[in-house]
Amino acid sequence: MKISNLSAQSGLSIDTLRFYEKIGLIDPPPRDGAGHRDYPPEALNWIRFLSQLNATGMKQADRIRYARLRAAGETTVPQRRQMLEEHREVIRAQLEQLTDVLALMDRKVEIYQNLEEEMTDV
Amino acid sequence: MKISNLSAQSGLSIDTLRFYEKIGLIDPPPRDGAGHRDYPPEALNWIRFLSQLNATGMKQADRIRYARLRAAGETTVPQRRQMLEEHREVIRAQLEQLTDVLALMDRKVEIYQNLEEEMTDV
DNA sequence: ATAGATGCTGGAGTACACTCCAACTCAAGT
DNA sequence: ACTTGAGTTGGAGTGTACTCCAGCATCTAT
Repeated sequence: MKISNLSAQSGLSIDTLRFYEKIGLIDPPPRDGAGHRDYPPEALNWIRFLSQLNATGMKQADRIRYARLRAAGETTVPQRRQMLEEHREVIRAQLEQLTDVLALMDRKVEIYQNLEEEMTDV
Repeated sequence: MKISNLSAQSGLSIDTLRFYEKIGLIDPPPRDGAGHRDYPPEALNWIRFLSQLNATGMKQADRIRYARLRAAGETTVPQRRQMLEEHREVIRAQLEQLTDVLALMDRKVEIYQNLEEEMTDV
């Protein structure tokens, strides 16, 4: 899989893919005859998982740490599990806050709707 | 209310409070005899609301826009309502993604637990 | 009246996560 | 042979949101 294809599939820009490789988030893929990156299909799953960690607020440094543990093999499974458990709690906290703020938005929108009705003499 | 107090109550640093004033997120408060900021109690509510918008991913530029609309008085209620409705959709999308990733974390943690049990011959 | 705490300003610096660029190589089509 | 399009490198630049600092003023307690 070429970098343009992986970019399209993953939603990350080509520059970001090379950047992720540089900082150790993605394994350097094999190269084809022209020296171009030729990603194995599994790369996509990993990149999607990274994007999910990113979207849920895991920091680059922690994702790099996770990637290194993963690259180190199955002896790091306990550490990886711990990272995921910790991140799970972060996500739970975010869910709670988002739920609260969503309810607040609902209340505010309603208040504004009532105000608008008064202003237009409905 | 002095800036150190507001900082403690709001969770924002003193520098951040002054920065928010500089970029137009917070109204410049009156000053006491020494030229120190003396915030009205309502400032805290507004700052907490700003923090909630921030925590749910609203950009600085949009928060500034909202703050300006708010400062412009009740004629801007419709625009403010629209902003909140749009942000509400952003929050809903985030909630969905967080829920998905939380489920993924649960699955992964479980997989790792099973792996660990196998490795330790439980 | 002196020390320490708290606050002030303007401006520089930082952290994070990309994003862009110049200058180049390579393969394929006409 | 030559253009086109995709890919390469190393390094510089960007946007967002703070965060820190020097140098100074003022209040409070001893």
